Amino acid sequence: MIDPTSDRAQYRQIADDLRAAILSGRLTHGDRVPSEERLCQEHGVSRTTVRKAIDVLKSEGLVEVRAPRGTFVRNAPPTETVQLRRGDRVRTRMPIPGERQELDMREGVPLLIITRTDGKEEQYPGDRTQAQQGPAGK
Amino acid sequence: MIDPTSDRAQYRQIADDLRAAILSGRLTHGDRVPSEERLCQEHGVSRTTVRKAIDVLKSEGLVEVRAPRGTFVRNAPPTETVQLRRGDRVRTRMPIPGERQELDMREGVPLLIITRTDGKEEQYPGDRTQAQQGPAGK
DNA sequence: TCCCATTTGTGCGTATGTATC
DNA sequence: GGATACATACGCACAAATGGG
Repeated sequence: MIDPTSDRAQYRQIADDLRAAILSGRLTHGDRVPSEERLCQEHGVSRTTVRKAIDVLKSEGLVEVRAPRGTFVRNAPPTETVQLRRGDRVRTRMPIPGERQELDMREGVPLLIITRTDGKEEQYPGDRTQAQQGPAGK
Repeated sequence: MIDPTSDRAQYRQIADDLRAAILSGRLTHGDRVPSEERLCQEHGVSRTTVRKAIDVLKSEGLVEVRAPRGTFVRNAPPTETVQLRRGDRVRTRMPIPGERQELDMREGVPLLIITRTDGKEEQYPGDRTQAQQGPAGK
């Protein structure tokens, strides 16, 4: 139950609840989050408040909203591995909309950026990709 | 000027404008973005709409809101470099609020996560940190 | 094809709180 | 204390897409 008198904003409390459900495994990858209308009733708040809570989870990459189907849990580790070579640099930042579309990324997913020693840059979706310096040996 | 009849939502158009100003260098790191009230007047929209636009830029890590001082441009490359060793893996994801606070990160900034070959994980703020496999030679 | 219910997207207005200057 | 500016939260309305009958 959320507490309207708490210092913590109601939408943050709702986000906390849902996040805990996801991280604990009570809600898993692909599960549907209750509809906004449903969450309004459950928590006794306005739709504005519920939507802010969902926004929080979106920006954390924990849910994907597929309008008007619903909101679904997104929680899976990277599956692809990109090889690093000596001197390559790796950094991260959020994509701008153009980059998001280009790489078919959802909201709340950061870019993994590799700068090769020749200066060329490669960008990967952070939810599907990890980088690794060739496993000992090579 | 934004177009209310466009397919692109007004708040997205406003976000596009501000983003373009930032990426072009017309607004640079530390600059103050016009106040919400000001943006309402400039674009002839409600505060709700302006705030959604700012939310977009926040989630892209392009601005930092310091209430109630104003909204400021945040646009600087990583300054710290963490050394990678053979076999280390690098990935990224958005932090949850606890992690954000722990590492003193702003909204819209992803985590840079390094998994060492012994399984230990290290987390760094993505806006200040890059990883590099020892520059050729080592 | 069409209608309808559901669900999310966008946008308006309003009100109040709180921190900064 | 007052002015400014962002934060939170309410309500309402309509649009658009989806899925089912």
